[in-house]
Amino acid sequence: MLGAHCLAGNLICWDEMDLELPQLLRTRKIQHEIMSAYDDLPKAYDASSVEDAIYEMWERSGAFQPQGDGKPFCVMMPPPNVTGVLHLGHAFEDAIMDTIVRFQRLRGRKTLLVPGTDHAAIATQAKVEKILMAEGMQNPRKELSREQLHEKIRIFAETSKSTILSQIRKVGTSCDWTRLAYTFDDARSRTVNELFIRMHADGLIYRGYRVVNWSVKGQSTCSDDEIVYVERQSKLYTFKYSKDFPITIATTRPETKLGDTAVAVHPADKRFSAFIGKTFTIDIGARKPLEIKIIADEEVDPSFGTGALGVTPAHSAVDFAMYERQKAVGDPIDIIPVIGTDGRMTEEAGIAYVGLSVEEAREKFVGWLRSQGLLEKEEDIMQNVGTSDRYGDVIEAIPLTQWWLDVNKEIPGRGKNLRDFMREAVTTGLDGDSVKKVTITPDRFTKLYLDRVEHLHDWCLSRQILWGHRIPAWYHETKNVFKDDHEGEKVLCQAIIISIEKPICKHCGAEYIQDPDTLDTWFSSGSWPFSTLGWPLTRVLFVRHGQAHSNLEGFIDDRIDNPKNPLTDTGRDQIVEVAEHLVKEGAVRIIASPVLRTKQTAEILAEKLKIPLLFDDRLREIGLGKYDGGSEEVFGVARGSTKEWISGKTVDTIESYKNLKTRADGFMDDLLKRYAGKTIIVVSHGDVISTMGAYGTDESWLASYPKNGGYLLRTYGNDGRVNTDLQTFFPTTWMQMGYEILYLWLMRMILMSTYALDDIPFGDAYIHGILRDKEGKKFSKSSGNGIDPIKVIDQYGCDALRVSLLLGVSPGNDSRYYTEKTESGRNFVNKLWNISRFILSIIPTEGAGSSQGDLLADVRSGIETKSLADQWIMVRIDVVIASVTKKLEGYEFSSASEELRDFTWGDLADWYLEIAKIEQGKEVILRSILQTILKLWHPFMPFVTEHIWKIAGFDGQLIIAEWPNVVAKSSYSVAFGMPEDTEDMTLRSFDILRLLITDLRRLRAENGVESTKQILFAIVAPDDIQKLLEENMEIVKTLARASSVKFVGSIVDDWATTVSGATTVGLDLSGAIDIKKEKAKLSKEIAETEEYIVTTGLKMKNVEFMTKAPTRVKETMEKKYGEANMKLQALKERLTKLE
RNA sequence: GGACGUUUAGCUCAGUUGGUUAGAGCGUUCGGUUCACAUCCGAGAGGUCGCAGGUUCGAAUCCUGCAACGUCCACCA
Repeated sequence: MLGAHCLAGNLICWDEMDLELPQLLRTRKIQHEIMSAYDDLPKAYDASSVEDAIYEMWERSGAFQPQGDGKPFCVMMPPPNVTGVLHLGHAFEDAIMDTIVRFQRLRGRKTLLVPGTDHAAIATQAKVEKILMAEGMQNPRKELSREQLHEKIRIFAETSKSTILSQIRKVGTSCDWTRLAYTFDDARSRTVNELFIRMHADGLIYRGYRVVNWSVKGQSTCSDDEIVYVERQSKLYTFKYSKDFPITIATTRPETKLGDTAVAVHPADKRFSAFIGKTFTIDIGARKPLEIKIIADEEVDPSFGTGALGVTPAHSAVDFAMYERQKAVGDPIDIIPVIGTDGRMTEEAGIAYVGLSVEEAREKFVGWLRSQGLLEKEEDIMQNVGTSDRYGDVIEAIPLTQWWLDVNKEIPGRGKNLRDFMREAVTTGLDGDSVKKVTITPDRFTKLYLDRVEHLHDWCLSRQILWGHRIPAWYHETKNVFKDDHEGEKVLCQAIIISIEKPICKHCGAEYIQDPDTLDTWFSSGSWPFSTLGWPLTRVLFVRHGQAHSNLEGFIDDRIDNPKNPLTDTGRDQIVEVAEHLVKEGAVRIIASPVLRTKQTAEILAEKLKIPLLFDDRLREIGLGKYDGGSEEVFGVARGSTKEWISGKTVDTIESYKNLKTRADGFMDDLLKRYAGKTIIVVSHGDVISTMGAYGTDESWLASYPKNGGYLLRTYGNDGRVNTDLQTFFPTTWMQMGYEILYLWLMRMILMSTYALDDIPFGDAYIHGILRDKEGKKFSKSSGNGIDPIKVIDQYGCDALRVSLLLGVSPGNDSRYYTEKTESGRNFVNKLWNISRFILSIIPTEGAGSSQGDLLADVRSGIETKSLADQWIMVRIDVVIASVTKKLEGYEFSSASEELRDFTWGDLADWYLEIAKIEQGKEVILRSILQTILKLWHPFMPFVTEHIWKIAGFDGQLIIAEWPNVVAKSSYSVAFGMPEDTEDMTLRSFDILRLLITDLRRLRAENGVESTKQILFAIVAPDDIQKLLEENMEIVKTLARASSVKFVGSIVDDWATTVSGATTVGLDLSGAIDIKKEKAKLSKEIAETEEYIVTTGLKMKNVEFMTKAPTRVKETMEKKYGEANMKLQALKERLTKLE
């Protein structure tokens, strides 16, 4: 198998985990031999040749599944809509999410990232209809049956889904595929139905006739959040209904005036007070003359327009509210719909208007007003018009009967309404419990969220599209029928029943028809944080019957009514006792095997617990065949061991395991479907319970076998499997989303979770900005600026894309994407590759395969470090570990990766590795550094790091390695037995060295000395610095390319110089120096330094500064001040010498 | 009409309790066939942190006002 995955050049063998030990050892040996030839590693890292294999390895090894006993860290992937393929915005989200998740996994948290997709109801249906229409259909909803159209959409969605899922893999997202979810699968349906039923039972969901947002094009309602407001030029018409009507009104929608039933004025407006309460009959062409009542309403703004408002309850949400207020005070006005769902005028609008579009009707009506001399004014105004976000047409206000969620109604038993929950969740914490608080990052969105909560209206849940969760409501005509057994007494059939299954009318033969509408897509996305974890949980208590005579006497019995085999007295006592335990479980039903002993058991329970009892044949005792009535012992021998029986070896006339399992599973399927979210008691026999108990899990569960009168509790999730996820992972830890869906999604998730589970959906909500193109435009199909993330990955590699997306972003702010960023990311990935290549060429290859554990810890605890550079890099890496850890904990991706890059490229590659070419014996340190930076980089660049990890021969998989320990600042010096401030001293000393080398390099660059030429430097330095330089002379000479460096008292006049601190460096140009230029340079530097000294000196003399500034600031300033003074002195000395 | 965001080097952006002489990437200039890397190495240039006030020993950072750009919200018919 080696060859199959041994990818040319990028040596790696993934198949180890499948190999037996001898094979493994052999493979390792070959692998090791190949890897010894590090020179063969290609100069450039080739991402495309390894990424897929690495992902496959991770997935197959189970690394994506939660592991260990760490504190759970759970993230739900925001499910992409199955309306198409992933775009860069998704890749951006995945990068953020996966970085966090990988970091936490390395830190040892029990980490779970659940992948999933969203059926995106209206968006998907709109998309498919558009495609069908492009293919020539006029009206897909008419030309296809409901089933046919549904199937077309389903196929589209499935195709899109599978593309999306493969893309999620491509971007390296480390999610647990065994928990894959879809907002429209069976499990999520159970969640949705359960929520709907509970909310309805609590009176929060109601059916009401109200003005809704209606898209004519989409032929469906939509919620307030699905409206996009567009500013448009329109006309404000001022007119009177008739010559003798006393009040002039203004409107932008004259055609709706055909449905006016009132004129509203402000109660305090004296101009109109005389008319309030009066009714005028006018004829403006509607089907019937209109009865216009003058009403007073606080909402009317007396200063706007004419100060009077024509009220059209049917076609304006504001007016509808007035209509309701009038009704509430017992002074009702009429409601007349004049626009239909087809966007055309109704019969109520009158013979002249019926069938016209609103635009046509408007023109006609305005024409009529004009001809009658009723139109007083016509002015242009700018107006916000609501349009459908999916269909793009203007949203009409139309009164319809729909399903609503009441956000203001007090929830029974909770003392609060949904808005209270939503508010508390982000402020005090739910019910004042600060643990149940959602922290929104950045914080400013909390304010926006709260503002929105205050303005929240009831949520219209029903949609007239077919792609979505069907509303679990059933209707049939209400009619009076004669009751069967009470001659002459009439009963009313129930018109509406909320139920998942089709109900049967108790009174008549008429069928119930399910509501054709579907639920708003956000109803299912709102429950995502817990629908993915299995809610609602169904608890099943499997009770084994009490002791029967057969148990006592040792015979077996599968007959239903064997009079010789009732419960014994002991058996009855057992059940009475178990009933006492079960009473607190809150079971709603008992389902039992009809066999006498279980029947009796169940009857005792039903009586004690006062809950209904049903029987189900599938719970009957295992079929005993010819052994029925015989001895238990004989049967046992005939059946053989449980294992044999399960494997199907048992023959004879005994019921097979397969058969038993089929009926047990069938029973459980039905139970979980019908009683989702409830607690049910199932009374049956030993083997049957054992088989059912294994439902939704593996067969090892078959071992569970309660004694007579004993019971077994199993908790099942919405997917019908034994569930512990909800308890372990809810509330989830972290959630992210773009700010554009803050209202749509965040609010609804909080609403649903607080309602259903009395808890927050997640602790942290991280809000990110929108990814834009180079010009700052949103990526969209219509502007044709879309970039396929997969193409980018193919070209540059996934790691390159990920870092380029994360660098330079900050929470809540938009960021721009352009390929140069990814190029730069690719360059860095390659840099890391080459750093590794270099280190691997130095460290002894024999040790590569046997690297054990945390190498950094080894170095920390006891290596004899020799050089300044060694000490410096170890101090630096500790600082970087601490800082990167802290930043990632605070979700500062950009800053963390920037710091890491600076360390890796700057400190490590440019300095330490260059020094490693000069100084010897760095194998141990280099290996530990390589291991550490691979860990630190892994969250950002998972593939290349894992790949190098393997090549370097580090233990196991990097993805589940251990994050480097953050050590206290002094631990390093302690390890070396040095004074506490060793770190600072080390950093400072190395900085001096580094600065000097840079000075030397600059000096030669400025003076045009070829970089290859070995030259002579002279240095004037204080003793301590001279000592430092002498100790590191090889480094100075090599890195500055000096043939020799000598220490002198002063520099020869005609040498070029540069001054830093107290040190002056001279370069022998053999008299070829421009004295004038040199003097000018010195003067300029003197001026700058003097200015600094003056301002800083003033600051330091300032009493207030000295008393108020923190010591840290003062110390730094004093140090700098001293250095500047030394520098100034050296500069002046040099200048005097030249003069 | 409200609210929020942005304004820092030529471009794209970091800059988390106010504290060294403000940073990065890209671009740009100069010099490099250094045996890990030209997807590279070395050295530079480039900013009065949108404007005007204020608070403070000290402001890119806090406050006030203004401007430009952007986004969201609102039932002004």
